[in-house]
Order: sequence, then structure tokens, then C-alpha cells
Amino acid sequence: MKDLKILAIDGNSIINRAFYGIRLLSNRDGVHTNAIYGFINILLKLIEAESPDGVAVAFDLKAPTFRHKMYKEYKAGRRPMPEELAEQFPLLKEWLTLYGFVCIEKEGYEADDILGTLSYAAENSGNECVIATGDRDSLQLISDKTRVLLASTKAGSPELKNYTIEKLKEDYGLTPREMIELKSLMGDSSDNIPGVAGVGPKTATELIQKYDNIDYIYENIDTLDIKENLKNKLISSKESAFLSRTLGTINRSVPISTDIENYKKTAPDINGLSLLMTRLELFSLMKRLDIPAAKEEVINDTKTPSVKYQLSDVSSIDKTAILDIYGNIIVSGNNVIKTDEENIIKILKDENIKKRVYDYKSLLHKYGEFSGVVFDLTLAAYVCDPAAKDYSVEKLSLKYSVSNDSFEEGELINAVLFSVLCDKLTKELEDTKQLNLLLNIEVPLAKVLYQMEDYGFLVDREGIKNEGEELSSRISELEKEIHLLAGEQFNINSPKQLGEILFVKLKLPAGKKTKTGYSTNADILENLRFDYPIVDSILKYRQLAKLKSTYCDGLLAAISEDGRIHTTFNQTETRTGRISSLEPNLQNIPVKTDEGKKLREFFVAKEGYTLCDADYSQIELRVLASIADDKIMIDAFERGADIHTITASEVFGIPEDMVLPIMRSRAKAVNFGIVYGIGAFSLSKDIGVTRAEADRYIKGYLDTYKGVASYMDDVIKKAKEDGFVTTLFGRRRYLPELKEKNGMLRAFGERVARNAPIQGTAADIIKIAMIKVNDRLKKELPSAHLILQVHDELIVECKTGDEKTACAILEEEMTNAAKLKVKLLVEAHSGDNWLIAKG
DNA sequence: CACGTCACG
DNA sequence: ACGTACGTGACGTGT
Repeated sequence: MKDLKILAIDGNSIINRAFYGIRLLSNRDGVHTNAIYGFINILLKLIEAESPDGVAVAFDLKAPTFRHKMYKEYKAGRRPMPEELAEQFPLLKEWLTLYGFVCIEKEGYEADDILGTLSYAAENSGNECVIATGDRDSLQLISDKTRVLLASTKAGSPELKNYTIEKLKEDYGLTPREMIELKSLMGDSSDNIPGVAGVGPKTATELIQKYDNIDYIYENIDTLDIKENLKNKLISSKESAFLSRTLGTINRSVPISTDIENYKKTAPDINGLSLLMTRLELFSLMKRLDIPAAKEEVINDTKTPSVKYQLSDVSSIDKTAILDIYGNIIVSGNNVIKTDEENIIKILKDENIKKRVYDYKSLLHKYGEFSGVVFDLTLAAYVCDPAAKDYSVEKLSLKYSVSNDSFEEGELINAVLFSVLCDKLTKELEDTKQLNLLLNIEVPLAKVLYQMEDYGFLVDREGIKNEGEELSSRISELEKEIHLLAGEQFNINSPKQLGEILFVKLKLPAGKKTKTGYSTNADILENLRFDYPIVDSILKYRQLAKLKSTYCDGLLAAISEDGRIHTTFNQTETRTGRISSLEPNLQNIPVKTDEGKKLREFFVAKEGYTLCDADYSQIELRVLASIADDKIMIDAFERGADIHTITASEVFGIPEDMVLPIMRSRAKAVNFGIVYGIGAFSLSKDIGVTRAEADRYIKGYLDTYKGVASYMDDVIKKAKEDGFVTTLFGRRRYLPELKEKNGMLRAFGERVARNAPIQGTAADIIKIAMIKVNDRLKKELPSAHLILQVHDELIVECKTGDEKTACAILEEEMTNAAKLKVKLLVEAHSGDNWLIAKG
């Protein structure tokens, strides 16, 4: 059989390039997939470019023969292959086989031997072979029937060079066979081929160009026109040169099938590919290859009326869809599917019609208030997997193996898809005991958040504007001063330029470096500010520039026509269950410095109204005391005393009234650190003591709070068994990091395992409080509105005169949102603006 | 678009 | 030997 084209790939070489070229990716179970992903991408590109009749992928297998003795030794002395890569080999091989390609590995042979044998077989039977590899060794295999596609990295970006006999001549001035001779002389350190000592690429190339091969050179060594010095080198390394040629010659007679027909592509096993790729979460590749989701449930709309819609309508741009209880789409995106707008609103507002929706909060913004929502697919998907980035219907369909026979962008698909997804997610939530969390916390909260977004927070536009102008003039003063002290003009906002000025031009003692240059962050500069006036000015400049750009300019740009700021709360962002705030972010308005605090004065109540601000006192430590069941800490809170003072007293072993401010502040840092999963190094850096000192604090702490100490151990043990941790309300966070071989990543996983139940439980509690506060306000104080949440703090705008009632409602509902082993303490204040209301 | 920096809990 | 506390979002610079 003639005229077949075989693509022969050096599997090890390409998978390595893919692995190191793409950041680590893993699926939900912690199985890494980056090398597989990268390999398939490269493979698809090659297929597109070459259109081969078959693909054979060669892999190394251990137990080397003579040729590879040295290679093995070299490999033995080298870092072993990381587990993250090793685990991807069998999966890739499985994928290749399922796709209809051939994997070849033969005990005792390397991948390039297999490539050599394969290309030889192809040539001999009049066929064509294209070799893809990153290893220059294979260049010796080139012929008029065999080309080499050499993968390399040029200026940081991957490149494929197409080597034919002509191209090789152009680049190296040599024939393929001469490449072997070249290597005999110059050696190859990466393959541990010695060559001739003192002969590099340049000399070797000259010699081979002139004399063609080492047999000729050594036979005629005395008569050839070679300088004395080089001649001596050649003579003394003669044995090594011939050994190198043996080592460097690719074996072209590996015992594998030489019938090229056997390497023709066979039909792909679509089912198998679906299963494997769904498990690996290689969704973008599945889409590209037209591979449907695993265990495909072909949905035939036999039971339901055939209501069809475009998938694109509900995927990304306007991701809203509403279903009635039969799972029929009523509206999707901007397209009304089944009925008219008037009817939609009628259905929505009818509380007796139970609705399953996609993105409740967006629908509320679009159609106004409605109830009767019994399921929200977006929120369900978030609760099931809070680490996912994309909750589009398209992604969910792939992930949950739901599809139908026409699942393609632009194709009509059945509305039942939604219904099936809802059922599947409900099942998962039941299985993981999180359905309660969805239905009683997240869904009702979505409505509360909608109301908060809709109502907004009034700001004093003129006040912010004036403050911005004030800051501007102070900033330009500082700018002048800094340029004067530096002796030149430069952009202070550029860490790069600033680093150059401070640490090169002015020769200040440089601290740490970042990837890109000198570190100029506040930690570093803080240590220099007293010795160098310029640093003091820079810190001030930075502080004011931040206030101006992010807060004055940023907030001004975000004020709506009604004079209020309507933030958006993202309910599906954080991995711990917190909500986040964006465009603008109202959860990071300054409070720590006087200049910053001033901005809070511009967040005000409207005419005739007052702000009430209530925050939990030490909620995370109280949660910790409760879930760790730590008697000492629980007792401390029950006594109502200051927890940091008590901690200092216990750790330093002195009476509470002897605790000095410095001791309290260090104890406070340890309390925070414990919640975050603490390390002595970071603690010492944070509070400015030696590492040993910090270590003693932690030991003393864990010795005092023995319940906390055992909780910290137990939670990790449990997390390693289960693969996840949970909050008091059952919210899960999966921790694939705990399975990492990489110690740093694993340590990170352990800190997260300690922190997530604490931060997450606190997040659950305030969510419950928000729902309850909102309900009570609706009933008892309808003119009052919840307007903001900042993790442990709620803000209400109420009629002036109602503030006592509003504060009482806040305190009651926040305090009683959860029953812990420790009482929750809430402090509430009121005032005309946020600064005063915070107390 | 990645990075450094810095604002918050 | 290595890097170093949890969770976020916005801005300016520079490739």
C-alpha cells in the first residue's frame, strides 16, 4: 500500500513541552490535566496542518539497552519526573487510543528509536512520514520521505520548524546522516553523549563539512590538514568519538509492526472519549472535537410540549431564563419563547406558580419583584462547586452530562435540558446535604441582595468631588517634592521606575526582589521611611493616590442618576461562601487611616433618614471557639472580657490587669493568625519579633487553647479523608490541594482546610441574619432598608426617629441568626453618615 | 492581560 | 532548599 502519510510523534518530548508550557490545571478530583490539554492542542494543530492518514505516538519505556546506558545514568542523576506529570501519561495514552491513534512503547527502547523504525518502515514501503518532536536527535532521520517538525521556544513563544533535507542543509550545512557524525564529535550534554573533549559545535561542523565522517577523519588523521592542537584532542578522544556515534545513532530496527496499514486512524470511541474527557473536565476540547457529554442522556421531548430555544440565548450575554413547573422555558435571555411580556409578568407575579429559574437576582432586576422561586440553577451550581468559574448552562450541561442530539451552538435544543439539569443538581445537593443551604439561605438571600442593589447607598457627590480636588493638590505637591529629592522626573506610580530610582540611583538598601524587579511595597518602604525623607513622601503619595484614583474618581464614576451608588453583589464568586461587591466595590471603603476614614463621611442617609450600622464582635473567633469546642476560649467569651487581653494573659502567664498594650496587640495578631492557618515566619514578620519568639507565642497559644489545637489537627485529617471541609450549615469546600505532591501547595490546602469552616460559617451566619433582618424590616419598619453588607457588618437606612427600632432589629436578628456554643455579640450605632454610624 | 500594589473583612 | 496567613476587587503600568 502506498501514499499513506503517518504522523509520528515523540510522546515524551511533546508532553514535557506541554506540561512546562501550561500552568498546572486540575479537575475537581485533583487530577492534573495541563499536559494532556496541551498535548491534544498541539496534536490537533499538527493534524490540521498535515492531514495525516494515521498518527502514532511513541513513548519511552524503562529498562534501557546498551545505547541508553549512559542516558539512564544521566536520568538517574536528574530530578525525577514530577508526579503531576507522571499521572497524566496513562490518561493521555488512553485518550489517544480512544481517539483512534496508535501508542507505541517497547521495553528497552526510547521514543526516538521507535520514530526511527517507523519512519524507516514508511520510507521502505513508499509512504511518507512526518515526525513531531522537540528533540534535535531526530534530525538524522530526515529523508526525501521523512520530515521533522521540530518544536522549540523562540522568544518565549512556541514555534514549529519544518525540517526537510534542504532546510537542514540551510541551517546546519549538513545532511541527515552527517548529523550523527557531528554529534560524535561535539557530543550532547543533555543526552550525556561525551563527544571529543574541547570540540564544540563550530569545530565539529567544520570538520564534518570538510571530511564527512569520523571514519575518514581517523583513518587519515596524520595526513589531514588539521591543526596540531585539535589533532591531539581528536586522537586522545578517539574511543569516545566512536562510542558517541554508537550512542547517538538512532536504532531503526525496533521490533514493532512495520506494516504502515496498521497505523491508519481507526474510528474514535466517542462514548469512551466522552467519559474520559468529562471526568478530566476538558470541556473546551470536547466542544472543539464535537464530543458530547458522558453517559449522554438523549433527551427526547415526548412528555413535554416541544418548546425550543437557542442555546446561545441562555449561555453568556444575558444569562437569564425562567421555567414553569413543567420545565418549559417561558423566557430566555431577551427572547420570549413561549408567551408575551405581559403574560410573563403575570406568571412571575403569581406566587402559586412555582418557578425554577436561572439567576434569580438578574430576573428580579429585569422584571421587578416576584416570589415562588423554588430553585435557582446558578446558585445551585455555585453551592455544588464554589470553585468553578463559569456557571453557564453550556458548561453545566457538559459537567453534568446532559445533552441532546442537537447540542451545538446555534442549534435548537429542547427546553427540558434545563429541567434535567435542575433535577441533577437537586440530587447532588441532596446527596451532599446542601439543599437546605440553597433553598433556605442562598435563594432567599438573592432577593435581599436584589433589594439592596436596587435601593443603593446615597453619597454626597460634592463632598467626594471636593475631597478629590484637595487630594489632587496634595498629590502634586508630593510629586514635586519626590522628583526634587530624586533629582529627576519619573513616574512614581510605576514600581519599575520607582525601584530604579530608590535602589539603583539613590542606592537605598534594597529588600526583596519581585519577579520583575525591586520590591517597593509598603512593608519594604516602611522600614526605610525614617532614614530617607523621600521614602516617607512616597508612602504618603501612594496613600493619597490610592484614595484619589480608586475612591474619589472611582466612586464618582459609579454614582447613578438618583445620586446613589448601586453596587452589584456577586453571590457566586467566593470559595468560602462570602459574597463580594463590585462596580464599585463597597466592601473595601477605607477605614484604617484618618484620611481614608474621611471618605465614609460622604456615604450618607437621605433627607429625613438615618443610617444604622451593626457589626459582629469577633465573629470568626467565636465560631472557632464553638466548632473547636474549646472550653477555655468559650469561657473567655462567656465572661464577656476582651479576648485579646485574655489570650495575652494566658499565653504570657500573667494576670489580665498586668497585660501591656504591646502584649495585647501581639496576642491579637496570633488570634488572627490562628484563624488563617498561621506560620511562625509570617507571624514574626507581621508583629516584628524573631521567628523563635513568634514560634513560642504559637506554642503557648495552642497549649492554652487545647481545643483549638486538636481542632486544627482533626480538621485536616478529616479533610484528607473526605476531600472537603464543611461549615456549620453544611456548605462544602473541596480541597484537591491536599492531594498535591508539591509541599507548598499541600500546605496551602491545609491552611485553607483550617480557615474555610471558620470564614464560611461566619458567612453563613450573616446571610441568615440578612434574610431575617430584611423580613422584620418589611413587616415592622417598611420605610427602612438594608443597604450594605461588609462581611461582618450590616447597614440599614431608616427614617430618623426609627433608628432605635432598626438597631434593635439588627441586634436581635444578627445575634440570634445562629446558636453557637458561644453567644454572638453585636454592636449597633446610628448616625447621619457611615463614619458616625460605625460608632 | 499579567503584575504589583493596596483598600477592606 | 524553599517560601511563607484566609478571603476579596480596583487601579496603574508595561508587555
